[in-house]
Amino acid sequence: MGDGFGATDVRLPAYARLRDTLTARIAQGQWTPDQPIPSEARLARDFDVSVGTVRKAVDGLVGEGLLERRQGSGTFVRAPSFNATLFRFFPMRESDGSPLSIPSSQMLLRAVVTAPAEPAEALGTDDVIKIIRMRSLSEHPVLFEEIYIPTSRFSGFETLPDTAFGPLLYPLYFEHFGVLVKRATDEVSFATASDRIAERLRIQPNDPLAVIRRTAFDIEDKPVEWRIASGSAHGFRYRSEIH
Amino acid sequence: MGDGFGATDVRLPAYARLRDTLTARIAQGQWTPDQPIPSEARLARDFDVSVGTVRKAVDGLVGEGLLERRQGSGTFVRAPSFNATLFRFFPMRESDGSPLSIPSSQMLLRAVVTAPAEPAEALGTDDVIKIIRMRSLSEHPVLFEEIYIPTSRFSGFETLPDTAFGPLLYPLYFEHFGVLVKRATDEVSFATASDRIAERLRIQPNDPLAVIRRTAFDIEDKPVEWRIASGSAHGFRYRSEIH
DNA sequence: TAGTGGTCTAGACCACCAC
DNA sequence: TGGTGGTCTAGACCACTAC
Repeated sequence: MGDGFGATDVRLPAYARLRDTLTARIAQGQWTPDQPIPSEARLARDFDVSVGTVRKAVDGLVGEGLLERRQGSGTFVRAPSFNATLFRFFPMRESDGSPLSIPSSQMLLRAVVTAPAEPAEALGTDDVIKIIRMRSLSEHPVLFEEIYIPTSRFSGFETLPDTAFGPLLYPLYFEHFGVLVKRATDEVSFATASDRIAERLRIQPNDPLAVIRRTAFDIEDKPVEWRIASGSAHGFRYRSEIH
Repeated sequence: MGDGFGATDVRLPAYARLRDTLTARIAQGQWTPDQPIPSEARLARDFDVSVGTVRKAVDGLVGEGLLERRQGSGTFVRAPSFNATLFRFFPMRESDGSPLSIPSSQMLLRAVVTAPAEPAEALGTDDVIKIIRMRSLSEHPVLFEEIYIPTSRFSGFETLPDTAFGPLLYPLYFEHFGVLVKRATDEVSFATASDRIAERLRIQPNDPLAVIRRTAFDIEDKPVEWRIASGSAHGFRYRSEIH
């Protein structure tokens, strides 16, 4: 104790402990994206390490996308950048080439339930909140989503006022529950539409369906959300980068 | 000139120039994965920079996956790690749970052609070699592939002896043409099988088809391959990581 | 034990940005 | 102009690996 790092593993190198400490502060919302975090020289003094060590810690967080350097201005917390990832699934323009309007979300259900097998396994608990959403582009329904989040991390989610919800959930997870989604794994597969989903998507039963299962993880790599999204296979397209 | 860096932009920082020089040597196959590259201290002497600068250059290449550090042993060129990425598309086990045998490839065509619109646009040229392959698991055909590579990078590919080909193309690209695939973008969509493809895949015409379009890039981020792969949508599953 | 990468320091000067 | 990050140096000591 008394080393300024807080509850980090003393066996770790100084830069790793500082990185974890900074991560915790970012996750707690201690710094906001519009203000620079303390300068490297300041952090070096505060934590009693050299500037080089601060740089190495900050480098790691910049690499993870949590921080952003602006030469001459300072280092800033990056606003969660998951904004554009959900509608990667579908064409961004109409068939006539005109750009689509902004996607919208309609929440159909929020309830505390016992999770089915798949989300329970992914999340490591069956004590969850279930969310059902319809997502639309230009008034046209394109995605039907079932989302499961652990009550342990999202206590009170089901009673949030409707006005708290925008089109995206991840910013809300962060602002209301301090849960920062850092990475996710997607699995794309093929199925045919059930009567219930066909009706929601305004397609025919047994029409071809694209299905995306996603597990999302927080900055500590703990699973915080499992979702399954279905949309018509026609016009569906999923982009991904391989390194 | 005379600074030991070769033809790198003198306006770049020293670590970036060193990184580019090392990249070129790796791409030329000057170092092999079984031998360590020169030590950091040695590189610092050779290029007349400090060890810290060498570390920053090497850090970048380790981050890109081109190099690998082994404490106490040295820093090594990483063997291209695309080996496992191609058959991510399909289940790795039979429906009874038993693991599948090793995937195999059958080359059906190699020819110099004028590229169709899609590959021509992706590659920036219509002067290409076309390859058609069938890929199978346990004697069962699962993927039909059309591949286009620019003749400018793969001169003589169409006349390579059949014995030069293993199940994977990327190692061959590297060994015979010095082309190292570093990243790729995939696009997954769904379609229905044409008569020709249905016959190859032993499914019915108009059966649902999963289609993956891939553009692969080398270490200098130039497109070096475009391919379109089709397989039955049933049992198809595509995994991807989002960061 | 010698050599390697891993960590860390305490400076230096430069380029950029806001005031 | 002052403060920020960007680059770079020349060391130090430690942990690990191979011989």
